[in-house]
Amino acid sequence: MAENHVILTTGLHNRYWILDVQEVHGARGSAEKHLTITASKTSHPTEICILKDGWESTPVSTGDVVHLEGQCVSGTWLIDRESGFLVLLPDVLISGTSIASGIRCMRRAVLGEMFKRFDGGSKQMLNGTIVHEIFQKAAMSGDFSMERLQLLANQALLSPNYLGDMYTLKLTQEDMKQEIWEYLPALTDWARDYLHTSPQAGKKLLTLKFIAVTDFVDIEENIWSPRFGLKGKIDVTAGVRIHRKGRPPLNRVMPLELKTGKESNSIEHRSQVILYTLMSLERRSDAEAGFLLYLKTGNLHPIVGNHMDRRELLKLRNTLAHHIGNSMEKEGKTRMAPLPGIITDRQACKWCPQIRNCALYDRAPDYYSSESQQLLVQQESEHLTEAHLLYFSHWLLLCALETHTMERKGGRHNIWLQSAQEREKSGGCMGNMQLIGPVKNQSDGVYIHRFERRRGGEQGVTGLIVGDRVVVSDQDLQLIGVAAGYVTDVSSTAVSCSLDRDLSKCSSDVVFRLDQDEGVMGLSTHLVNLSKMMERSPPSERLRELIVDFHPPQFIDNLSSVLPREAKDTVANILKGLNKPQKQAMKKVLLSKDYTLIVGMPGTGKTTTICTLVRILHACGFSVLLTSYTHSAVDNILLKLRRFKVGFLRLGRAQKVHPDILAYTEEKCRANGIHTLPELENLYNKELVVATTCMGVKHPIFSRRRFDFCIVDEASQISQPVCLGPLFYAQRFVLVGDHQQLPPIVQNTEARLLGMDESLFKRLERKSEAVVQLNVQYRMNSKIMSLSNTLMYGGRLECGSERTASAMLALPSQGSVQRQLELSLGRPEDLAWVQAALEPLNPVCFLDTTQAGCRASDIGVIAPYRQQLKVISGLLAGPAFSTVEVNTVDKYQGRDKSVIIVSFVRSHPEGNLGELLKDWRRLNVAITRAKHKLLMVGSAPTLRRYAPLEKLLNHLTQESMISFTLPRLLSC
DNA sequence: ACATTCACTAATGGG
Repeated sequence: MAENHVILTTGLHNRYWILDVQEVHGARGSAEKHLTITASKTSHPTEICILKDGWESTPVSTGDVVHLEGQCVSGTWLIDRESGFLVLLPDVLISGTSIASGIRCMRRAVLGEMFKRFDGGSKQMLNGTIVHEIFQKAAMSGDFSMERLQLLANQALLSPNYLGDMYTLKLTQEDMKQEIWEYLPALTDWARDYLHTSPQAGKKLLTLKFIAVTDFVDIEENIWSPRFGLKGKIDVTAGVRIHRKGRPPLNRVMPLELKTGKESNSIEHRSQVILYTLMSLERRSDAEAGFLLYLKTGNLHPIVGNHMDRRELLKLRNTLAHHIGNSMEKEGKTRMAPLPGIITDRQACKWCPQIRNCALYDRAPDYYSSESQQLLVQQESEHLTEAHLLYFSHWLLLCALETHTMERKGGRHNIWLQSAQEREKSGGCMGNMQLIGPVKNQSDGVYIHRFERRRGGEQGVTGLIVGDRVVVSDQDLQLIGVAAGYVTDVSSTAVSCSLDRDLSKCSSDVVFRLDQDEGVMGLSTHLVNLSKMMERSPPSERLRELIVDFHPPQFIDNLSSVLPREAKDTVANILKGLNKPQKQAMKKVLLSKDYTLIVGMPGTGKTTTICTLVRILHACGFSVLLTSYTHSAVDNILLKLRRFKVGFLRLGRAQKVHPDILAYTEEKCRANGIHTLPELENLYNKELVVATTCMGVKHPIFSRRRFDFCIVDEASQISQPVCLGPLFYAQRFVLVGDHQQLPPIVQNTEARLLGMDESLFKRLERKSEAVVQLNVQYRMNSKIMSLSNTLMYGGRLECGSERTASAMLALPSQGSVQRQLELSLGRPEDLAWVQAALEPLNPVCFLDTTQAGCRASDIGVIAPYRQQLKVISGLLAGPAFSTVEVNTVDKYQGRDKSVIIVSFVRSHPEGNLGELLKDWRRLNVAITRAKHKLLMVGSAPTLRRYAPLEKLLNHLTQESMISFTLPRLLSC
């Protein structure tokens, strides 16, 4: 029986489940594979699929999902030399370039899918990208005149993206201009020879046919093909007229692939075109052929892909899909599956961008070694010890496990495997949409569209919110992934979004669906960081010593050598506002040669401390890279920092940045006039302080700039490989966090058990000499603080002042409420929150405090589960409670309120225990958010089954903080 | 047994 997440179907987009694989010998001893397959979850009825003539080598096994092309005659599919295709794991879409790279080295292609490299490329690559753009823009306007091309080239040379690339490659705009200029004549020549709308014109090709391009159907057409398991962007989709001797001319729509490099006409280039003809089948009838256009010479090569070419390329794709889709194997203990072997072609390895990963994989303990003696590959890992390799392989496995779970939950395949209606139920989709009104061309390649729900059909709420990345498709699977972009406005019946292409050409009766794009990034940043850590370079070597080998962090003895004389007074002044542990933290950081860990217990002023630290470092003339995992955490610090005279540059998408910080973003600064490379360099070097998220380290600035210090806030919540990202670019680092609060979220249970939720902060905490604790807090009164002290901090947490310790909730009209309650309830012992006790979800308990004079905005409601929050929010729908914030524990981390009401939800003394409440750290966060009053609601017998809550309840009982003998409600 | 943030991407060419 197929597992739940597997979706099976028949028809054009069929999906079969492999029940059995038999290797048999057919006629004349030739090998065959006979598959027993089914398109039904119940495994009935079954069909047979015979693989022969080379197809039998497809790495297919029981439990795989396949797509079949061809014919099924009385329950039997035949995939042989002449007909039929088998597409293994068809929902793993593989790009045309990936498959082409697999022709020479399959191992490289597999590694390329795992480790997206970011090395900034080369001058030739940048040139290629820019010349492509010039061609494409000229095509869109139908104008290939020299003036037009020069104008487009000049525009491109000023474009922000390319300027960033030039910065990385240390090129000048003049260098680039020269490079590009050389291509322009070939472009005009090509257009003169081939681009004709008149019936007679065209150019004779080697094949003795006249060819003319009559129109440009699409540019950068994006195709996701779940039929063939392919994806790709087609440079140019052209309407072509082929003149034939003695016969009427033939009109076809064909892919045109542009190349700016050598006119190699290589198998890789030709394969790319053949794959594009296959993908095009998702959109239109078979083109059968396409073109390679070499822009260096202007020569056009027709590429015809026959069944054999397509067959061989799809077999290559299947092998690739097999390795990507089965990255791990499980025999008792899970480990990484073997990769394709190492090739013997030294020349190919010499230039391979994956050679380090190739070598790491080969030597990783517990992985399969290729047993190849390839010297070039061996050299790549010589500098690493067993411990380093173990660290790498361990984390690679953890990431693979987690990726597996993430993909199973919400991959892009839901767009074509689930109907819009089904998808809407789980959120993140809006179907039954119609394109309304004109499409506005907002800027270069950004088009504003408005979609409205069609009459009839499902209405209701949408899972989309402003800022979400979305993919646009049609509901009939003709235009899967036709455009992508961001939601700019949303209501229950309409969505506006900025898309990467203009859809106004689509027929007006197309029914669209918008799917939230969870992204295919997976954990690629994690893997790239892990790989970089193994690099043969000084910064990587140093991080390996500190993080993998646990070399003791070093400190200097005396502040005087780091503090510049002229900064002393300023620093002393800044220090004045701090308490003792905070001052110690500052000193420790200044004395550190490697790293410092600042443990910020709840309410101890982490943000203030970081802000002060930055001010001090800035005053000393040190450069600082300020990061955290989330945009909001980064901006929190910046909002404080901007009040002092500390300048900074904020990197990151403006859409995600706090409005008050926008003025400091690169985007804003650039809009104020940056057109030349020197101007950009100046922007990048101007400020001592640069702030971004940990994931933002792909930015060009990091290809060249280095920092004296890197500060990572929320470090205890950041996954280890992500946290590594910014550390490569700084001399020393400071991690700020509290491992007694929430750890990084890991979905895969096995990965979590193997330690994936250990942050770098937690790992390094064992080096106690690097740790400084902020234990003086200004948030909770002493009673509330005592809970957490008992539970997690062993009494180390202290109140910062008598005012904090004794602060109580002020309720101006408490007396009158009390009297009312006495009248209505009669029994004096049932006062105040009795109603709430009987019905935990009843909002009356909030009503009490509101009427008693507490502002709604001072009240926060916390529950561990989203569903619970929806219920509570629903009950609090009235205007009086609109400012009561209802949120999850996770979302409340780092924040506080005067009154906090925690709902523990669960009430089932024998039911299954959820994972969430078992976490000590999540409970610790929940009970340390309140300043003056903490109300907890839950069923004690149920909760006692969770170890952390049992300890909490014991403490509460001891301190007489429980209000009922058969308690439903706990209070302090 | 359900908690969440980040992310523009597939292709750019060189032996």
